[in-house]
Amino acid sequence: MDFSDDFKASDSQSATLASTVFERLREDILEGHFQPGEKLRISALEERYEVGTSPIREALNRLMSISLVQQVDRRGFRVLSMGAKDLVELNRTRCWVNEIVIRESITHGDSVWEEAIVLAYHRLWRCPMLLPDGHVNREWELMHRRFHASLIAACPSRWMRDFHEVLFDRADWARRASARRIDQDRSIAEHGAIKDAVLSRNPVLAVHLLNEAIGLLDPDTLASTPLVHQGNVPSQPILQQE
Amino acid sequence: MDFSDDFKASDSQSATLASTVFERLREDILEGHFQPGEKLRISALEERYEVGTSPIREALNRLMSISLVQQVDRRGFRVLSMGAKDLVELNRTRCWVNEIVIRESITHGDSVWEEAIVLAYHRLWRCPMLLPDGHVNREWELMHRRFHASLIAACPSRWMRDFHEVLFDRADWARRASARRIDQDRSIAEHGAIKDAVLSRNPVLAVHLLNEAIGLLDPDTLASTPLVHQGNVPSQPILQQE
DNA sequence: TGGGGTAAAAATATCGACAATATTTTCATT
DNA sequence: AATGAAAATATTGTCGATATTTTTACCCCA
Repeated sequence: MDFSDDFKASDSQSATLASTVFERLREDILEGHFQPGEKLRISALEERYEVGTSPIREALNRLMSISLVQQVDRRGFRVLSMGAKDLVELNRTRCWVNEIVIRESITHGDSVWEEAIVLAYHRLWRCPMLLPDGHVNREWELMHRRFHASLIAACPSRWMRDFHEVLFDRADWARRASARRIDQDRSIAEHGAIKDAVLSRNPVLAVHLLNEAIGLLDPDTLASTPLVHQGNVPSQPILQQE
Repeated sequence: MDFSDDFKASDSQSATLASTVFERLREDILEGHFQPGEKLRISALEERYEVGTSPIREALNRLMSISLVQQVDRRGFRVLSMGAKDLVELNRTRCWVNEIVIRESITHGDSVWEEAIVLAYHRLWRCPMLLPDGHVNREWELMHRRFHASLIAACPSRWMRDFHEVLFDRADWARRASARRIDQDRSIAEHGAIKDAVLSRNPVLAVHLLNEAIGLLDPDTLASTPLVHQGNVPSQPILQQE
């Protein structure tokens, strides 16, 4: 699963019902239509998406791949819940993955990659974060996703890119669930700084800014969760110390 | 998905057919009964596992979670194939994940964790790697899995532990597919050294030994794939350099 | 009032059949 | 003989019904 699957759903020709439901259900969960921990009754979903049991079950099984739903045998499916501790672990994990994936991307990125970042940033910058009615702009969230995807697109490890995507989506969902709002101007500034750091091939600064955006450096969590690798990773990691 | 699910399958009471087929199919793929890239025909699987369409499809969908099978809409399921490039990426990824997960585990591990490692190592050490008939001992592979799981058990990030497990299984599968055999004595020595490094809380040595075991340091691959983070990660990763 | 067990209701898991779609084979044409 | 269209075959994807299990509701009795 990579970011390009934003388009898969629109291929109404070749897409199966299961794939369509998978996409819609994922959107709905990420959008907050279902509460964390909420039970997902098959019959209710059949009605909502107007398909039979098979596509629903198939979609639910696939959603387990990206850890959005949980299943217990003979006890059905639930939206994954998330406590405060889970959130801390998620953030710490994101920091590690970010670090690796950004470093790799910066190392391997070529000029095509750079241009894609510039473009993705422009689109994000141009897009208003809030709609006139005060709701979060769905389009902005897509552009946000795409921008972050563009940053790490040059990381050669598909494993890591996919993992990063799953974590990103999950964190976005958690933020939305907590109804935390972001300041538009500050967001633009932050993303611009990240873009510049990456384009100037400064992994240290880029990672720092990303982690800051993640919220790990917020005063509350900072005390309990030390920075990634801080003081632990030597320059020559193999057999030089101790 | 964590390592404890070795037991799930035996709960014949509460286990569904889908879960049972999932376990068996996973075993069969990892064991090499199906070739990489091989097409998995639903009807053939129905016959093999003596169940209907639904549990088979459900199991296949779940296997996508752990990247063992691939699906294309209306074109069915295939066992994931793996080229040489994929293998290199897998190994590099494993190194990164190992580093994080081992460091975390060593940092957070208590005496219960230590004792579990000692026990797991003893069981691995006691178990013959090859059966009298020359085939690889299924039991040994389980103990091997368990030993490596015990090393990282104290890593508090479930995300990372699960990811590590997926990568571990995949690498094991690749090794088996390439029909590469391991020398028993050398294996014992290597695992003993890893155990000692972890128990003496020496992350640098432990990571080095693990990466060596992964094969990243083999002469062939070493040339093309630099060591993890080598020279890239400063001791103070945030804002100190550049 | 409250606890335990039983029956009814609801929900999940599975099956077998059918429809939609890919793949292969056949066959005519150049 | 090679190419391409069209029928034949095989396979996937979906549905509606059924069996099995869990959950809920209820009643009886202490």
